[in-house]
Amino acid sequence: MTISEENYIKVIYHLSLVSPKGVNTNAIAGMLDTKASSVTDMMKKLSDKDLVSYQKYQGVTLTEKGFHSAKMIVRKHRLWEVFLVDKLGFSWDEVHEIAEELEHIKSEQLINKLDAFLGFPAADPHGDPIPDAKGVIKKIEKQLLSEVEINASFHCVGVKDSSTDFLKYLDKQKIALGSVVKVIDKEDFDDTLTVEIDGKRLTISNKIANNLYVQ
Amino acid sequence: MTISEENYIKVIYHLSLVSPKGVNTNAIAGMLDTKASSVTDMMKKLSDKDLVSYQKYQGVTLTEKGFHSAKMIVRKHRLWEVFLVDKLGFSWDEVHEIAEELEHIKSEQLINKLDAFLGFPAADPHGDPIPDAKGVIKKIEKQLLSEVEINASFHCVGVKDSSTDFLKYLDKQKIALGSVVKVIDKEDFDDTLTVEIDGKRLTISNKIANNLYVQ
DNA sequence: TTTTATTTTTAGATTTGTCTAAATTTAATT
DNA sequence: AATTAAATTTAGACAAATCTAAAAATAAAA
Repeated sequence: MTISEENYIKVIYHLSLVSPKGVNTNAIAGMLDTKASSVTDMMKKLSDKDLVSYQKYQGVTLTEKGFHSAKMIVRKHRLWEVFLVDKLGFSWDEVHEIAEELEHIKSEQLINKLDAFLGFPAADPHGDPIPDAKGVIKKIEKQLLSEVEINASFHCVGVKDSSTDFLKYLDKQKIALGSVVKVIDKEDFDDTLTVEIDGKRLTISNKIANNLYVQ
Repeated sequence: MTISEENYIKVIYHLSLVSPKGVNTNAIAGMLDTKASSVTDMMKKLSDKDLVSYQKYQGVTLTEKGFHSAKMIVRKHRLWEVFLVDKLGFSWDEVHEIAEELEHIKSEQLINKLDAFLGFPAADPHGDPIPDAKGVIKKIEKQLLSEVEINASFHCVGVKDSSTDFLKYLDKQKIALGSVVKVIDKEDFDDTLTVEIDGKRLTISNKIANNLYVQ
Protein backbone atom coordinates (compact mmCIF):
# COMPACT_ATOMS: atom_id res chain seq x y z
CA MET A 1 0.00 0.00 0.00
CA THR A 2 1.18 3.51 -0.76
CA ILE A 3 1.01 6.23 1.88
CA SER A 4 -1.90 7.76 0.03
CA GLU A 5 -3.84 4.50 -0.03
CA GLU A 6 -3.17 4.03 3.68
CA ASN A 7 -4.51 7.49 4.42
CA TYR A 8 -7.73 6.75 2.56
CA ILE A 9 -8.17 3.42 4.35
CA LYS A 10 -7.60 5.05 7.72
CA VAL A 11 -10.13 7.81 7.05
CA ILE A 12 -12.74 5.34 5.83
CA TYR A 13 -12.15 3.35 9.01
CA HIS A 14 -12.77 6.35 11.26
CA LEU A 15 -15.84 7.44 9.28
CA SER A 16 -17.19 3.87 9.34
CA LEU A 17 -17.42 4.01 13.11
CA VAL A 18 -20.00 6.78 12.70
CA SER A 19 -21.70 5.62 9.49
CA PRO A 20 -21.27 1.85 9.31
CA LYS A 21 -23.69 1.49 6.39
CA GLY A 22 -21.39 3.24 3.95
CA VAL A 23 -19.08 6.23 3.88
CA ASN A 24 -19.82 9.17 1.58
CA THR A 25 -17.40 10.39 -1.06
CA ASN A 26 -17.69 13.96 0.17
CA ALA A 27 -17.03 12.93 3.77
CA ILE A 28 -13.76 11.29 2.73
CA ALA A 29 -12.81 14.27 0.60
CA GLY A 30 -13.45 16.56 3.55
CA MET A 31 -11.26 14.58 5.93
CA LEU A 32 -8.39 14.31 3.47
CA ASP A 33 -8.70 17.87 2.21
CA THR A 34 -8.99 16.70 -1.37
CA LYS A 35 -11.65 16.75 -4.09
CA ALA A 36 -14.55 14.33 -4.51
CA SER A 37 -13.27 13.32 -7.94
CA SER A 38 -9.96 12.24 -6.45
CA VAL A 39 -11.82 10.14 -3.92
CA THR A 40 -13.80 8.39 -6.67
CA ASP A 41 -10.57 7.57 -8.49
CA MET A 42 -9.03 6.13 -5.36
CA MET A 43 -12.12 4.11 -4.48
CA LYS A 44 -11.81 2.31 -7.80
CA LYS A 45 -8.23 1.47 -7.06
CA LEU A 46 -8.91 0.31 -3.50
CA SER A 47 -11.84 -1.72 -4.77
CA ASP A 48 -9.59 -3.44 -7.33
CA LYS A 49 -7.25 -4.31 -4.47
CA ASP A 50 -10.15 -5.72 -2.45
CA LEU A 51 -9.67 -3.23 0.37
CA VAL A 52 -13.11 -1.62 0.06
CA SER A 53 -16.43 -2.59 -1.47
CA TYR A 54 -17.59 0.17 -3.69
CA GLN A 55 -20.63 0.68 -5.86
CA LYS A 56 -21.17 3.89 -7.74
CA TYR A 57 -23.18 6.49 -5.83
CA GLN A 58 -23.64 4.08 -2.90
CA GLY A 59 -20.73 4.95 -0.65
CA VAL A 60 -17.97 2.58 0.46
CA THR A 61 -17.35 0.10 3.25
CA LEU A 62 -14.11 -1.64 4.21
CA THR A 63 -13.67 -5.30 3.32
CA GLU A 64 -12.24 -7.72 5.92
CA LYS A 65 -8.85 -7.07 4.41
CA GLY A 66 -9.27 -3.30 4.42
CA PHE A 67 -10.60 -3.38 7.97
CA HIS A 68 -7.56 -5.27 9.18
CA SER A 69 -5.19 -2.92 7.35
CA ALA A 70 -6.94 0.05 8.91
CA LYS A 71 -6.54 -1.35 12.39
CA MET A 72 -2.83 -1.95 11.81
CA ILE A 73 -2.39 1.68 10.76
CA VAL A 74 -4.31 2.87 13.81
CA ARG A 75 -2.19 0.55 15.96
CA LYS A 76 0.98 2.09 14.61
CA HIS A 77 -0.29 5.63 15.00
CA ARG A 78 -1.28 5.14 18.63
CA LEU A 79 1.82 3.20 19.64
CA TRP A 80 4.04 5.93 18.20
CA GLU A 81 2.02 8.52 20.12
CA VAL A 82 2.69 6.62 23.33
CA PHE A 83 6.39 6.52 22.46
CA LEU A 84 6.49 10.24 21.77
CA VAL A 85 4.79 11.15 25.05
CA ASP A 86 6.13 8.51 27.43
CA LYS A 87 9.70 8.21 26.15
CA LEU A 88 10.52 11.45 24.37
CA GLY A 89 8.57 13.83 26.60
CA PHE A 90 6.24 15.38 24.04
CA SER A 91 2.95 16.72 25.37
CA TRP A 92 -0.29 15.14 24.22
CA ASP A 93 -1.21 18.01 21.93
CA GLU A 94 2.04 17.79 19.94
CA VAL A 95 2.11 14.19 18.84
CA HIS A 96 -0.63 13.76 16.27
CA GLU A 97 1.16 15.21 13.26
CA ILE A 98 4.40 13.32 13.86
CA ALA A 99 2.47 10.09 14.36
CA GLU A 100 0.72 10.74 11.04
CA GLU A 101 4.12 10.27 9.43
CA LEU A 102 5.39 7.45 11.63
CA GLU A 103 2.27 5.36 11.08
CA HIS A 104 3.40 4.67 7.52
CA ILE A 105 6.70 2.99 8.42
CA LYS A 106 6.39 -0.51 7.08
CA SER A 107 8.11 -3.10 9.32
CA GLU A 108 5.78 -5.30 11.34
CA GLN A 109 8.69 -6.44 13.50
CA LEU A 110 9.37 -2.82 14.34
CA ILE A 111 5.89 -2.14 15.59
CA ASN A 112 5.74 -5.33 17.65
CA LYS A 113 9.08 -4.57 19.27
CA LEU A 114 7.96 -1.02 19.92
CA ASP A 115 4.79 -2.39 21.53
CA ALA A 116 6.88 -4.56 23.86
CA PHE A 117 9.29 -1.71 24.62
CA LEU A 118 6.33 0.44 25.69
CA GLY A 119 4.94 -2.36 27.88
CA PHE A 120 1.97 -3.25 25.67
CA PRO A 121 -0.05 -0.12 26.45
CA ALA A 122 -3.83 -0.43 26.22
CA ALA A 123 -4.48 3.16 25.18
CA ASP A 124 -2.73 6.12 23.55
CA PRO A 125 -2.14 9.46 25.31
CA HIS A 126 -5.69 10.58 24.48
CA GLY A 127 -7.27 7.44 25.91
CA ASP A 128 -8.00 5.79 22.57
CA PRO A 129 -7.55 2.00 22.60
CA ILE A 130 -4.59 0.42 20.80
CA PRO A 131 -5.36 -2.63 18.63
CA ASP A 132 -3.10 -5.59 19.46
CA ALA A 133 -0.89 -7.40 16.92
CA LYS A 134 -3.89 -9.39 15.71
CA GLY A 135 -6.12 -6.37 15.39
CA VAL A 136 -8.17 -7.00 18.51
CA ILE A 137 -9.36 -3.84 20.23
CA LYS A 138 -10.25 -4.04 23.91
CA LYS A 139 -13.19 -1.74 24.34
CA ILE A 140 -12.67 0.80 27.05
CA GLU A 141 -15.75 1.33 29.23
CA LYS A 142 -16.42 5.02 29.26
CA GLN A 143 -19.09 7.71 29.39
CA LEU A 144 -19.06 11.34 28.49
CA LEU A 145 -18.79 13.55 31.54
CA SER A 146 -21.85 15.39 30.23
CA GLU A 147 -23.95 12.25 30.63
CA VAL A 148 -23.11 10.88 34.06
CA GLU A 149 -25.28 11.16 37.15
CA ILE A 150 -24.72 13.89 39.73
CA ASN A 151 -22.91 13.24 43.02
CA ALA A 152 -20.85 10.34 41.76
CA SER A 153 -17.07 10.07 41.28
CA PHE A 154 -15.21 9.02 38.17
CA HIS A 155 -11.78 9.19 36.71
CA CYS A 156 -10.84 10.65 33.34
CA VAL A 157 -9.99 8.01 30.77
CA GLY A 158 -10.01 9.83 27.45
CA VAL A 159 -10.91 12.75 25.26
CA LYS A 160 -13.38 12.77 22.40
CA ASP A 161 -11.98 15.91 20.76
CA SER A 162 -8.17 15.88 20.47
CA SER A 163 -7.81 19.41 19.15
CA THR A 164 -4.89 21.40 20.45
CA ASP A 165 -7.20 24.02 21.97
CA PHE A 166 -9.14 21.47 23.98
CA LEU A 167 -6.03 19.64 25.17
CA LYS A 168 -4.38 22.90 26.19
CA TYR A 169 -7.52 23.86 28.13
CA LEU A 170 -7.29 20.59 30.04
CA ASP A 171 -3.60 21.18 30.73
CA LYS A 172 -4.38 24.66 32.06
CA GLN A 173 -7.04 23.28 34.39
CA LYS A 174 -4.65 20.50 35.44
CA ILE A 175 -7.03 17.87 34.13
CA ALA A 176 -5.18 14.79 32.90
CA LEU A 177 -6.05 11.18 32.19
CA GLY A 178 -6.35 9.56 35.60
CA SER A 179 -7.67 12.68 37.34
CA VAL A 180 -10.55 12.02 39.72
CA VAL A 181 -13.74 13.96 38.94
CA LYS A 182 -16.73 14.28 41.22
CA VAL A 183 -19.83 15.88 39.74
CA ILE A 184 -21.26 18.24 42.33
CA ASP A 185 -24.02 20.00 40.45
CA LYS A 186 -25.52 20.53 37.02
CA GLU A 187 -27.19 23.79 35.94
CA ASP A 188 -30.59 23.10 34.39
CA PHE A 189 -30.47 26.07 32.02
CA ASP A 190 -27.25 25.32 30.07
CA ASP A 191 -25.98 22.06 31.59
CA THR A 192 -22.94 23.75 33.07
CA LEU A 193 -21.30 21.43 35.59
CA THR A 194 -19.76 22.13 38.94
CA VAL A 195 -17.14 19.47 39.54
CA GLU A 196 -14.33 18.68 41.92
CA ILE A 197 -11.17 17.57 40.15
CA ASP A 198 -8.38 16.13 42.26
CA GLY A 199 -9.96 18.00 45.17
CA LYS A 200 -10.25 21.40 43.45
CA ARG A 201 -13.66 22.87 42.64
CA LEU A 202 -14.24 23.93 39.03
CA THR A 203 -17.01 25.10 36.69
CA ILE A 204 -17.16 23.34 33.36
CA SER A 205 -19.25 24.15 30.28
CA ASN A 206 -21.36 21.53 28.58
CA LYS A 207 -19.12 21.71 25.54
CA ILE A 208 -16.15 20.68 27.66
CA ALA A 209 -18.07 17.96 29.50
CA ASN A 210 -19.20 16.63 26.17
CA ASN A 211 -15.62 15.99 25.06
CA LEU A 212 -14.26 14.29 28.16
CA TYR A 213 -14.65 10.58 28.81
CA VAL A 214 -14.83 9.25 32.36
CA GLN A 215 -15.23 5.86 33.94
CA MET B 1 12.20 18.08 0.14
CA THR B 2 10.47 14.96 -1.10
CA ILE B 3 11.67 11.51 -0.04
CA SER B 4 13.10 11.00 -3.51
CA GLU B 5 15.05 14.26 -3.36
CA GLU B 6 16.37 13.34 0.08
CA ASN B 7 17.57 9.98 -1.21
CA TYR B 8 19.48 11.63 -4.03
CA ILE B 9 21.07 14.17 -1.67
CA LYS B 10 22.11 11.43 0.71
CA VAL B 11 23.69 9.33 -2.03
CA ILE B 12 25.57 12.31 -3.43
CA TYR B 13 26.83 13.00 0.08
CA HIS B 14 28.20 9.48 0.51
CA LEU B 15 29.76 9.46 -2.96
CA SER B 16 31.29 12.89 -2.35
CA LEU B 17 33.37 11.48 0.49
CA VAL B 18 35.12 9.29 -2.08
CA SER B 19 35.09 11.66 -5.07
CA PRO B 20 35.00 15.19 -3.69
CA LYS B 21 35.65 16.78 -7.08
CA GLY B 22 32.30 15.77 -8.50
CA VAL B 23 29.99 12.78 -8.44
CA ASN B 24 29.20 10.90 -11.66
CA THR B 25 25.69 10.45 -12.99
CA ASN B 26 26.21 6.72 -13.38
CA ALA B 27 27.52 6.35 -9.83
CA ILE B 28 24.35 7.94 -8.47
CA ALA B 29 22.17 5.80 -10.73
CA GLY B 30 23.98 2.71 -9.50
CA MET B 31 23.46 3.53 -5.83
CA LEU B 32 19.77 4.33 -6.27
CA ASP B 33 19.10 1.48 -8.67
CA THR B 34 17.68 3.84 -11.26
CA LYS B 35 18.61 5.02 -14.75
CA ALA B 36 21.16 7.69 -15.68
CA SER B 37 18.46 9.71 -17.42
CA SER B 38 16.42 9.87 -14.21
CA VAL B 39 19.49 11.15 -12.40
CA THR B 40 20.00 13.90 -14.95
CA ASP B 41 16.38 14.98 -14.52
CA MET B 42 16.74 15.09 -10.76
CA MET B 43 20.04 16.98 -10.90
CA LYS B 44 18.28 19.78 -12.74
CA LYS B 45 15.64 19.96 -10.07
CA LEU B 46 18.12 19.86 -7.18
CA SER B 47 20.19 22.47 -8.93
CA ASP B 48 17.14 24.75 -9.27
CA LYS B 49 16.63 24.33 -5.52
CA ASP B 50 20.26 25.24 -4.88
CA LEU B 51 21.02 21.89 -3.26
CA VAL B 52 23.69 20.84 -5.79
CA SER B 53 25.87 22.59 -8.31
CA TYR B 54 25.50 20.89 -11.59
CA GLN B 55 27.00 21.47 -15.01
CA LYS B 56 26.22 19.19 -17.90
CA TYR B 57 28.66 16.30 -18.28
CA GLN B 58 30.75 17.57 -15.34
CA GLY B 59 29.26 15.68 -12.40
CA VAL B 60 27.67 17.27 -9.33
CA THR B 61 28.75 18.53 -5.94
CA LEU B 62 26.62 19.51 -2.97
CA THR B 63 26.12 23.19 -2.18
CA GLU B 64 26.42 24.40 1.44
CA LYS B 65 22.68 23.99 1.71
CA GLY B 66 22.71 20.52 0.18
CA PHE B 67 25.62 19.48 2.38
CA HIS B 68 23.78 20.51 5.50
CA SER B 69 20.60 18.75 4.41
CA ALA B 70 22.60 15.59 3.74
CA LYS B 71 24.13 15.64 7.19
CA MET B 72 20.70 16.04 8.79
CA ILE B 73 19.45 12.99 6.90
CA VAL B 74 22.51 10.99 7.96
CA ARG B 75 21.98 12.21 11.52
CA LYS B 76 18.43 10.93 11.49
CA HIS B 77 19.37 7.62 9.93
CA ARG B 78 22.08 6.91 12.48
CA LEU B 79 20.10 8.04 15.51
CA TRP B 80 17.21 5.79 14.52
CA GLU B 81 19.66 2.92 14.12
CA VAL B 82 20.87 3.47 17.68
CA PHE B 83 17.26 3.50 18.85
CA LEU B 84 16.47 0.26 17.05
CA VAL B 85 19.49 -1.56 18.48
CA ASP B 86 19.77 -0.07 21.97
CA LYS B 87 16.10 0.31 22.82
CA LEU B 88 14.19 -2.17 20.69
CA GLY B 89 16.74 -4.98 20.67
CA PHE B 90 17.32 -5.30 16.92
CA SER B 91 20.68 -6.68 15.86
CA TRP B 92 23.06 -4.50 13.89
CA ASP B 93 22.41 -6.28 10.62
CA GLU B 94 18.64 -5.68 10.73
CA VAL B 95 18.38 -1.94 11.16
CA HIS B 96 19.52 -0.37 7.91
CA GLU B 97 16.33 -0.83 5.91
CA ILE B 98 14.03 0.39 8.66
CA ALA B 99 16.26 3.42 9.24
CA GLU B 100 16.03 4.13 5.50
CA GLU B 101 12.35 4.82 6.08
CA LEU B 102 12.62 6.54 9.45
CA GLU B 103 15.25 8.99 8.18
CA HIS B 104 12.55 10.77 6.16
CA ILE B 105 10.32 11.69 9.11
CA LYS B 106 10.27 15.46 9.12
CA SER B 107 10.16 16.91 12.66
CA GLU B 108 13.40 18.49 13.88
CA GLN B 109 12.07 18.51 17.43
CA LEU B 110 11.54 14.77 17.18
CA ILE B 111 15.10 14.05 16.19
CA ASN B 112 16.58 16.30 18.87
CA LYS B 113 14.43 14.71 21.56
CA LEU B 114 15.39 11.28 20.26
CA ASP B 115 19.05 12.30 20.43
CA ALA B 116 18.62 13.30 24.09
CA PHE B 117 16.65 10.14 24.90
CA LEU B 118 19.51 8.05 23.51
CA GLY B 119 22.07 10.01 25.54
CA PHE B 120 23.62 11.91 22.62
CA PRO B 121 25.44 8.93 21.14
CA ALA B 122 28.63 9.66 19.18
CA ALA B 123 28.31 6.75 16.78
CA ASP B 124 25.71 4.39 15.33
CA PRO B 125 25.74 0.59 15.83
CA HIS B 126 28.28 0.20 13.00
CA GLY B 127 30.65 2.77 14.44
CA ASP B 128 29.76 5.56 12.03
CA PRO B 129 29.76 9.02 13.61
CA ILE B 130 26.48 10.85 14.22
CA PRO B 131 26.35 14.53 13.17
CA ASP B 132 25.12 16.77 16.00
CA ALA B 133 22.12 19.11 15.71
CA LYS B 134 24.29 21.71 13.95
CA GLY B 135 25.76 19.21 11.52
CA VAL B 136 29.15 18.92 13.19
CA ILE B 137 30.73 15.49 12.88
CA LYS B 138 33.35 14.48 15.41
CA LYS B 139 35.88 12.48 13.47
CA ILE B 140 36.54 9.09 14.98
CA GLU B 141 40.22 8.14 14.93
CA LYS B 142 40.45 4.76 13.33
CA GLN B 143 42.54 2.48 11.13
CA LEU B 144 41.69 -0.59 9.14
CA LEU B 145 42.78 -3.76 10.91
CA SER B 146 44.55 -4.69 7.67
CA GLU B 147 46.87 -1.72 8.02
CA VAL B 148 48.01 -1.74 11.63
CA GLU B 149 51.41 -2.89 12.87
CA ILE B 150 51.96 -6.39 14.22
CA ASN B 151 52.14 -7.13 17.93
CA ALA B 152 50.03 -4.21 19.02
CA SER B 153 46.58 -4.17 20.65
CA PHE B 154 43.50 -2.25 19.52
CA HIS B 155 39.81 -2.26 20.05
CA CYS B 156 37.17 -2.51 17.36
CA VAL B 157 35.41 0.78 16.71
CA GLY B 158 33.55 0.28 13.45
CA VAL B 159 32.93 -1.57 10.22
CA LYS B 160 33.61 -0.32 6.73
CA ASP B 161 31.27 -2.80 5.03
CA SER B 162 27.86 -3.06 6.73
CA SER B 163 26.53 -5.91 4.62
CA THR B 164 24.47 -8.53 6.39
CA ASP B 165 26.97 -11.26 5.51
CA PHE B 166 29.89 -9.41 7.01
CA LEU B 167 28.00 -8.44 10.16
CA LYS B 168 26.77 -11.99 10.63
CA TYR B 169 30.35 -13.26 10.24
CA LEU B 170 31.46 -10.93 13.02
CA ASP B 171 28.58 -12.10 15.23
CA LYS B 172 29.58 -15.70 14.63
CA GLN B 173 33.18 -14.98 15.62
CA LYS B 174 31.92 -13.00 18.64
CA ILE B 175 33.57 -9.85 17.35
CA ALA B 176 31.67 -6.74 18.41
CA LEU B 177 32.43 -3.05 18.70
CA GLY B 178 34.56 -2.74 21.81
CA SER B 179 36.25 -6.12 21.38
CA VAL B 180 40.01 -6.06 22.03
CA VAL B 181 42.15 -7.27 19.12
CA LYS B 182 45.84 -8.10 19.28
CA VAL B 183 47.59 -8.74 16.00
CA ILE B 184 49.88 -11.73 16.44
CA ASP B 185 51.13 -12.40 12.95
CA LYS B 186 50.62 -11.52 9.30
CA GLU B 187 51.15 -14.00 6.46
CA ASP B 188 53.36 -12.45 3.77
CA PHE B 189 51.75 -14.36 0.91
CA ASP B 190 48.08 -13.30 1.27
CA ASP B 191 48.11 -10.96 4.27
CA THR B 192 46.06 -13.36 6.38
CA LEU B 193 46.19 -12.27 10.01
CA THR B 194 46.50 -14.28 13.18
CA VAL B 195 44.81 -12.29 15.91
CA GLU B 196 43.69 -12.67 19.47
CA ILE B 197 40.18 -11.32 20.07
CA ASP B 198 39.01 -11.02 23.66
CA GLY B 199 41.63 -13.64 24.49
CA LYS B 200 40.67 -16.14 21.77
CA ARG B 201 43.05 -16.88 18.87
CA LEU B 202 41.62 -16.51 15.38
CA THR B 203 42.71 -16.50 11.72
CA ILE B 204 41.31 -13.65 9.66
CA SER B 205 41.48 -13.10 5.90
CA ASN B 206 42.69 -9.85 4.44
CA LYS B 207 39.21 -9.14 3.12
CA ILE B 208 37.83 -9.26 6.66
CA ALA B 209 40.68 -7.20 8.11
CA ASN B 210 40.11 -4.66 5.39
CA ASN B 211 36.54 -4.04 6.55
CA LEU B 212 37.10 -3.71 10.26
CA TYR B 213 38.14 -0.44 11.90
CA VAL B 214 40.23 -0.44 15.07
CA GLN B 215 41.70 2.18 17.32
C1' DT C 1 -44.70 14.25 -9.27
C1' DT C 2 -42.05 17.63 -11.33
C1' DT C 3 -38.48 20.66 -10.45
C1' DT C 4 -34.44 22.04 -8.07
C1' DA C 5 -30.42 21.19 -5.41
C1' DT C 6 -26.83 18.23 -3.97
C1' DT C 7 -23.77 14.58 -4.53
C1' DT C 8 -21.07 11.78 -7.30
C1' DT C 9 -18.85 10.38 -11.39
C1' DT C 10 -16.56 10.98 -15.92
C1' DA C 11 -13.44 13.11 -19.16
C1' DG C 12 -9.48 15.30 -19.91
C1' DA C 13 -5.37 17.91 -18.10
C1' DT C 14 -1.31 18.45 -14.79
C1' DT C 15 2.73 17.24 -11.83
C1' DT C 16 6.30 14.14 -10.12
C1' DG C 17 9.38 10.71 -10.85
C1' DT C 18 10.41 7.39 -13.72
C1' DC C 19 11.48 4.91 -18.23
C1' DT C 20 13.32 3.80 -23.34
C1' DA C 21 15.63 5.03 -27.28
C1' DA C 22 18.14 8.24 -29.78
C1' DA C 23 21.46 11.97 -29.90
C1' DT C 24 25.32 14.22 -27.98
C1' DT C 25 29.53 14.85 -25.41
C1' DT C 26 33.64 13.23 -23.27
C1' DA C 27 37.22 9.70 -22.66
C1' DA C 28 40.06 5.96 -24.37
C1' DT C 29 42.43 3.46 -27.95
C1' DT C 30 44.64 2.55 -32.03
C1' DA D 1 44.57 12.66 -34.89
C1' DA D 2 41.03 9.71 -36.13
C1' DT D 3 38.21 6.22 -34.54
C1' DT D 4 35.84 3.60 -31.14
C1' DA D 5 33.86 3.17 -26.65
C1' DA D 6 31.69 4.91 -22.63
C1' DA D 7 29.11 8.25 -20.22
C1' DT D 8 25.64 11.65 -20.28
C1' DT D 9 21.82 14.19 -21.89
C1' DT D 10 17.55 15.03 -24.60
C1' DA D 11 13.06 13.89 -26.36
C1' DG D 12 9.05 11.73 -25.80
C1' DA D 13 6.16 8.41 -23.15
C1' DC D 14 4.04 6.45 -18.94
C1' DA D 15 1.91 5.58 -14.19
C1' DA D 16 0.29 7.59 -9.85
C1' DA D 17 -2.23 10.97 -7.68
C1' DT D 18 -4.22 14.90 -8.16
C1' DC D 19 -7.16 18.77 -10.29
C1' DT D 20 -11.14 21.41 -13.09
C1' DA D 21 -15.22 21.44 -15.56
C1' DA D 22 -19.01 19.08 -17.38
C1' DA D 23 -22.28 15.25 -17.15
C1' DA D 24 -25.04 12.00 -14.65
C1' DA D 25 -27.41 10.16 -10.69
C1' DT D 26 -29.62 10.70 -6.34
C1' DA D 27 -32.02 13.32 -2.80
C1' DA D 28 -34.86 17.18 -1.40
C1' DA D 29 -38.37 20.62 -2.14
C1' DA D 30 -42.15 22.69 -4.29
